[in-house]
Amino acid sequence: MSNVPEKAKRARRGSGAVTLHEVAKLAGVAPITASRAINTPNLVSESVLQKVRDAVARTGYVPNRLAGGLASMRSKLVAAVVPTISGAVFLETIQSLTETFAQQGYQVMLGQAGYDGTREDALLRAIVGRRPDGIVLTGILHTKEGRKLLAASGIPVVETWDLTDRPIDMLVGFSHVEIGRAVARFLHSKGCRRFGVVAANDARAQQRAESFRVATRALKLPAPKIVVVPAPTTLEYGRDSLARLLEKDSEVDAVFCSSDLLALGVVTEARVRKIRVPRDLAVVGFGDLDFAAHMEPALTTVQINGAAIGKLAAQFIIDRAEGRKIAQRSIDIGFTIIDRKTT
Amino acid sequence: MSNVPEKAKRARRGSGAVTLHEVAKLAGVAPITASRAINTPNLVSESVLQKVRDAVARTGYVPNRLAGGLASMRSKLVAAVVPTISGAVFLETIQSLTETFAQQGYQVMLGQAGYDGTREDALLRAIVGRRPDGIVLTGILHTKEGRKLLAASGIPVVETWDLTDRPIDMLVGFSHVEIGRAVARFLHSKGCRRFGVVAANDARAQQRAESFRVATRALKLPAPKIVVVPAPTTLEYGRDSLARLLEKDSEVDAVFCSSDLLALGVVTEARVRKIRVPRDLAVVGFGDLDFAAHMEPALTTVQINGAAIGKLAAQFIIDRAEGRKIAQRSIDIGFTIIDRKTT
DNA sequence: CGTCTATTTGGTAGCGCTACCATTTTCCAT
DNA sequence: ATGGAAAATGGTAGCGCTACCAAATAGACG
Repeated sequence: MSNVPEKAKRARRGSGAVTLHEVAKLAGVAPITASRAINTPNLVSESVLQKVRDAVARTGYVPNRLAGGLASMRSKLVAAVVPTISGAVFLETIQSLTETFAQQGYQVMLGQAGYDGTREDALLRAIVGRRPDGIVLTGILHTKEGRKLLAASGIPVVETWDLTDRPIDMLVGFSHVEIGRAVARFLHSKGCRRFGVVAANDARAQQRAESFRVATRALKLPAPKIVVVPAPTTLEYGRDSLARLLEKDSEVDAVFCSSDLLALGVVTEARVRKIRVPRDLAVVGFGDLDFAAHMEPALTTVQINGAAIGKLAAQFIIDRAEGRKIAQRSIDIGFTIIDRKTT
Repeated sequence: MSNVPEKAKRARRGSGAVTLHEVAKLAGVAPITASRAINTPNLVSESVLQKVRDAVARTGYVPNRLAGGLASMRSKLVAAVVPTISGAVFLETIQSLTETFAQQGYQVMLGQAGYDGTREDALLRAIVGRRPDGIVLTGILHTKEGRKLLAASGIPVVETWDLTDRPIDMLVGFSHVEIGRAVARFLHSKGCRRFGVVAANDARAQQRAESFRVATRALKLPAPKIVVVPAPTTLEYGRDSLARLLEKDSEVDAVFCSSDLLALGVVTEARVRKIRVPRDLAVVGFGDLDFAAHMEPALTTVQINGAAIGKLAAQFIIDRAEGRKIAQRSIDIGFTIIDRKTT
């Protein structure tokens, strides 16, 4: 008897997880029909829908989105990049970003680039390799290399928390220069004349500080004393900074801090030193984090609508993914100085 | 002349991105060799390595990890689930988790489940669908449904921030019951007798509060007054809570708060009310966030090594992914009461 | 110089899913 | 009935990569 050598069944790879094929077989339909029942149920008859849903429930099928993404070119994954999540300012943005995306079935992948940018390129490569449907950059200074990578990838990108003339793609931000100027004028209007600045050494905080300095000159005031601290900021840095500021100028009468946490530190240190806030020293923060309004005294600060940034950024990317036209690819959401009790 | 109908080239789908094939062609090697040059360079000759590296650089090739993951069954993606990133306690864990994974080439996908657990199942399905190499659950109460889903998926799971008798898979946590008891004894040893508790309505905070209550009874003290606030906690809730606590018992002499932020609020409110801390009122926080040591007065609190949790959890998953044996699948990292100036 | 082993390279066949097209069925209007 | 459009279903061929095996080449040794 001639023995036709059957092609030996090679050891299957497979993950062992339930696949669409098995669901389809159980439901008695073709795989592609099962796929439709799951992804575009209104293209499928009621009876098939029932059968497939039933089969899904019985098998505990969870679609493999790696495979789906590969086939459809849409991963339903979005990457968000922050310097670090420890810097509480971005949390609100991330939060609303995540929520807005989740509602549309997108998952957010969070990357931390660090403030120094050394990990940035590696992170971006890892992200681009996952072929996300969009990338949200939050308060990031990009290297040339990184910009090129993103531009070449063709993935929709939204930059946030800053304004620039030539965004990579889309933009939701506000002007740090405007803020520096506005705070200087605000403090001047309150009668303060000898300014101090406590700023983290990240690019945007430095931009606000510099603009603040320029504005004081325009107001014919002495140059502000500036103390720079590492990012991310802490309460401790705030306390130290007031000490250092007082060494430079013991009669400083107003301090502009690059974060609310620094401001809390400054206020705390002032209290310990029996410096009355605001009578002897006015303090302005940045971020309007949730504790700002409830500190004692309540903190005057620059409010940024972080949630709005997240929502708009998400909307940009979703619109692009759904193939909708973007009318305006750059949004300035502005800021508000909230005048509380420390000024 | 007979015209053999050539199979019409159907419209290609493709993303337009550079593929491994193109890199291989440019380098003059087979695709699989190019793959090896990139992923396992020590299996490839120096000359081939050079050529492929060159081709990668010239084309700007970024490997498609969806495809790679599908083929290799290893996505190099890890999911982390937190109730919400606004609750600052988990940040340190997430941070160290992300870093540890990043060093090994893994990317972290962050999911927010919310404190109420309604989104939890949907989130878990979205996560499992991406076939991550591991899932880290941080401070999460899982539904039965969710547990089943995770168990069935076969994906390594690490639960953190809590101890349980029957973990889904692996565990890195500490005992909330122990903490409640330890804090009660600690305050007792400081001479405090009339206790108050301010606890967020999340399961673990409630556990600490309950255990605290039980411990006071064992110490023959009056039952503590308990105020419950919504999670995540804020400074504002802390201030309100002290007010509510004083209504219940104007002579309360110690408060155990379920977060440092609440404690800061309590301390702030006490100051406003001219209640001296610690003389009139002792305050204990939880978390030892970075501001705790630098508040005025410095906060006595329960320190949890969040970074260690993240690192160990990551190590668990990496070990599992690399096929190493896990000696011990459950780790209690303990806690420390840091005795500062509020007690 | 041939044999044997180690190293390097290549071919094939999927991973699990969906785009695209083709076919079948349903349901009207005529 | 009957043609024709719409709705529902199916088949095929990849998406871009890697596991697995096979083949070729280089090195080792008597």
